[in-house]
Amino acid sequence: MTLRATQTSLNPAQREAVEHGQGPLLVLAGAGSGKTRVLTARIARLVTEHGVRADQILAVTFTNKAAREMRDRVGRILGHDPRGMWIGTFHSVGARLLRANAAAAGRTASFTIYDEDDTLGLVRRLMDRLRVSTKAWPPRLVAATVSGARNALVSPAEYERLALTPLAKAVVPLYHAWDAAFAAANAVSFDDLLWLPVALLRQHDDLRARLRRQFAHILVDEYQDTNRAQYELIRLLSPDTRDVCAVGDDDQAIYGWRGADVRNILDFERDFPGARVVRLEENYRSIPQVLDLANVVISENQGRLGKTLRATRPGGEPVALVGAADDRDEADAIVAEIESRRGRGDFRLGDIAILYRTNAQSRTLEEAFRRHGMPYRLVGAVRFYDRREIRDLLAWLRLVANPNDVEAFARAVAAPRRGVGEATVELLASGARDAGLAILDAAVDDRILAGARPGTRAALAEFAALVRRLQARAADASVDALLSELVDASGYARALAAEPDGTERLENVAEMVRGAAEAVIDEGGEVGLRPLDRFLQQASLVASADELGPDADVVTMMTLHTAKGLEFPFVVIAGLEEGLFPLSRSLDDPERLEEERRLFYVGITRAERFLMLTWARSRRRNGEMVQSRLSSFVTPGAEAMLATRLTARLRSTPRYHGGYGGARREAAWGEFDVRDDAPRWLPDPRRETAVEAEDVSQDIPSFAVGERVRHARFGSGVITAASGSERQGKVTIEFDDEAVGTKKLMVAFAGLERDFDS
DNA sequence: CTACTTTCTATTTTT
DNA sequence: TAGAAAGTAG
Repeated sequence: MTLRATQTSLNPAQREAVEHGQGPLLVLAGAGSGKTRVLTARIARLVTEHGVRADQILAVTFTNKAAREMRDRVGRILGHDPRGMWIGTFHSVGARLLRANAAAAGRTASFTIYDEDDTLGLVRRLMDRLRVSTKAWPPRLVAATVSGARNALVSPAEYERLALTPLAKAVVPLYHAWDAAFAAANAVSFDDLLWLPVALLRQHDDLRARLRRQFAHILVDEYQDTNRAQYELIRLLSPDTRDVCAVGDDDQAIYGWRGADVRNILDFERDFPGARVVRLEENYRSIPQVLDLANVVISENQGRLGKTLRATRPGGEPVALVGAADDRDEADAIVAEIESRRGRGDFRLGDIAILYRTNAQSRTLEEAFRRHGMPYRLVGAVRFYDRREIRDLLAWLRLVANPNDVEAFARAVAAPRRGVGEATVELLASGARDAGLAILDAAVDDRILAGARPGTRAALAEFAALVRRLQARAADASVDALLSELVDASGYARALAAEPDGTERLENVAEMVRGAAEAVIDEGGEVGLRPLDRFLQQASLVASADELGPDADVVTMMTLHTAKGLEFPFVVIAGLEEGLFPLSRSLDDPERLEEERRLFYVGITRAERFLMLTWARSRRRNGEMVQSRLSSFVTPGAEAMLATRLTARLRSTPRYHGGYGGARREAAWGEFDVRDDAPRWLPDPRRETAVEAEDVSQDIPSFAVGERVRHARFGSGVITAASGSERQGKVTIEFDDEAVGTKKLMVAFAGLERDFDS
């Protein structure tokens, strides 16, 4: 990071924010305007000039990385570690509140945190038990629906009242059974780390009053990305003095799809009357060429608080826009650019980041980097904790910590395989539920095991005995010792070693043991917890951005979302194609399109000295070549600011001899009207499939809205909507069978027939 | 019950 | 295309 003038002095707006006395304060901080500096300076000032105790300060962020950075910087200003200060993510703060008040939430302090997969497993079991068809309603969809309700603070009872769609109606009984199922497993979902503390604070006046008194000063980072539950948590905790400092940027709100509500920041002044609003518009990060583009791009959005970034850096190079023939060509062009600039000594590899909309794009880039022998690191694609072997061992540890954890049991008992499968787990889970036992106890309960085969019983007995033994060790042993023992005693290491790529996996296991040894040292300020509980919590709440270690000198690749809050001297944003960025699914919804545009804005403003945008004329997507046009985000106004060029391969494509502009002027194609009053969305990018030459279109009938069709599995129904081109079209069908409901299908694959009978 | 094969379907972002 | 789910054989 470069040393800036702001490191030594504050500009007037920053000073105003830092020195603002008690009472609500909203800091609208444009990208690169020094908001972290303001936050940390304000915290330090509370301590040094107002004599505030560390534990009276609560500072909330979204990522562990941001929290860590805040803690470090506050510590640096104070000259010592801010011990006792509550600096953490929303979820870790929620977890901490919940652990301290677990009994009130029907849990023990050792409750486990279910990730998406675990939650999905629980949903499947619940659907199975309540006879809700997983065919008609994919568990993923059900889980996402409940998650949405939780984040919006909608209770099961309220949800039932609001349930109108067939999906919502199917979800109602599941949502009603939700909390009991989680409580029985002594587990909480991710969303519940916010929902349950909110519920506790609402119900228990004494607890709320106590915490309000304790947290005399609250600071919230990235306020624009808070959802209802997070907002409510802050509101419930805010002290009577209303000393809440929210920092955010409505132009960088990019988590609406996860329930974040920009209105939280837009309405701050209403929620906290008398709030002072400070705007930080001076940008210390980027050259004017980059900021000009950012301003032009974001000005397309409606409904902003309105802010213009002002450059403080001297001018540099114009932003580059490179058109390529296909994704491989694009990757090669990026590598070539990096090579030439590094050769000139402009940048080190560690200065460079490549950002993209979807994780899938990283593959082509990786291949190109490997081909050219250029080192890189991927952030967030496959998280360490997502690896199979790591998840297996975490399941073991979780079961040791929490014998009620059904999902952990199911996973651990099958790692390594010991002849206990899904059917047996199901037997134990329901038996445990009926008898009010922990699933680990059910595994050795004669009544529950009545129907099980002797071999299964023996395997279960051995398994349960081992877990119990580890449980006894967990009271005093360190997590790494516990891990080593279980890897050995369970036979997991032996089983892994026998696998094809076992060596690498064993290496990961070793790394996990090392990590556990270090994690134990790292105390998060929580008292009364076993090292094991602390380790598990830490492992459950890591996010991809957290993996960003100190810079090795390699190129960094990540999604635009994970890049939020970061900065790099040289940034490449790849895949600027209509349908990819913005993603085609946001094209027919103005709000989502604006969110995509904000994401672009976030990406642009990551760049310090050089920004390069790239797009590819055709790209492999999900196994087929897709033809694309330049993204509509590059408006003519924006384009005028760019230094545009084409790769040699694109130039040599006959169709594009007309030069760069040819790409834009290409006719819109593939549009087909569903019906006359249908909204006119932008045309989908045309797809060229390998079979195109053989004119497959004859075999794919086209359908119109209102037509009746028949599907082999789902039966008959009516088409209620259609989209996309003929060959790649999708239709929404409302099936007659209530249990099937409404589905969106690809015409080409669905094998639909016209239904003449009815 | 597991391991293998076939089929399907989803292709966005993640605390 | 790939990854998961469902189906099948042993």
